[in-house]
Amino acid sequence: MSQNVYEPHNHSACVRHAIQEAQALCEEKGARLTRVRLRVLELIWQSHKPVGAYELLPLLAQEGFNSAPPTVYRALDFLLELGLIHRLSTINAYVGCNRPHGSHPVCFFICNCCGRAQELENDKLRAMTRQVEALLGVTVEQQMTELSGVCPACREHTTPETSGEHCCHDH
Amino acid sequence: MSQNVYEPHNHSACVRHAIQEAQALCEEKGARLTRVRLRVLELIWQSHKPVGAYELLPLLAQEGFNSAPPTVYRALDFLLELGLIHRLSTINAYVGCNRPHGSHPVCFFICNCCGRAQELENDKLRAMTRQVEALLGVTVEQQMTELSGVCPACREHTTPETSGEHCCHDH
DNA sequence: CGCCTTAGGTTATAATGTTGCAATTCTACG
DNA sequence: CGTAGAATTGCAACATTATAACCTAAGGCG
Repeated sequence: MSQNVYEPHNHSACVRHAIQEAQALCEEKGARLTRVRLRVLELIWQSHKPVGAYELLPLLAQEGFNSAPPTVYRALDFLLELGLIHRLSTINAYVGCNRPHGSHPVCFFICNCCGRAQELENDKLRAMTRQVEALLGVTVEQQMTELSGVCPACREHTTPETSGEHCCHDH
Repeated sequence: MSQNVYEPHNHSACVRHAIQEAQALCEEKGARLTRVRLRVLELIWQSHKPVGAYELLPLLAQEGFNSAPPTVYRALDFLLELGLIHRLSTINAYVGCNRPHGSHPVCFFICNCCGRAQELENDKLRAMTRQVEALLGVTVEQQMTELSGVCPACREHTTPETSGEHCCHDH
């Protein structure tokens, strides 16, 4: 884990780092990080809260980009393919990847309260994959684990009287 | 793992067992396993290949049931709530649960070729959850792991010349 | 029965994701 | 340069998945 999104941190450094990594990766792979693609990546990185494809449309429109679904989905597909973002299928939303180097088993914790998602590197996950492969005789090509619950920040801010309400951070 | 869906097995015994378990569970919880709900459960259990909500509509219609989306989704919600089925969010499909006793961490392997899904009990999964909770200080409430790749049956039936094609089992 | 709760019928609509094709832009190569 | 081919984008329509709202029917229970 390179950082903990539930703790205060210098978020603009997060974004800057992500963009630099993306540019380097594209350079390396000869992929074109066009204006729309870059902007979509930036928008996704604006917070650690995964963002839906249709939330991006009006944001792009504001900036004069074409704003029909295919535009966004094509950008998302490009970024997914390079591993610059991940898709969280339990919530149909997209979030930046903080270690975009090749395909890797993906594990996220998603806070049901603030919505922020933390990507995790987990050795148990790899062990599990190997165990499944051995047990079933299968070949695993893709894998995604999505945990959800309450993050420390939300548990702290959720006093008994506000229990059940949303505490809407958006960092 | 109570069985391996990729190996030949007595599938009608699978179904019979699932239905009996469902009836017992509903009895125990005072839940009403109505005709639509029972039929949806049976249809889902007809194969180990997860089925989409909209695939169920025409099947129900054939049998004289009302066949509008809410009918199916209400039945699915009921079955999900009792843990009689699981939703595989990476493929938007529903599949029977072979151990419907309370909420449990869910882990599936889905074959990209034949589509059949195998539910797995995995101790590494529980270890991972505990590790994540300790590492982030979070409380995990739900979790889903979806692996995908090629099952042994499909690898075997996929000779070099048919490579890349589908091998469409539907057991 | 008569009341209440739960389940189901019906219509419409929301949310998410694709297809197909034309127009444009970029890149490589002569 | 300049042009051919590939990649990207614009655009319109459509497909798939899921939910809302409101009403009717059925079952449980005094």
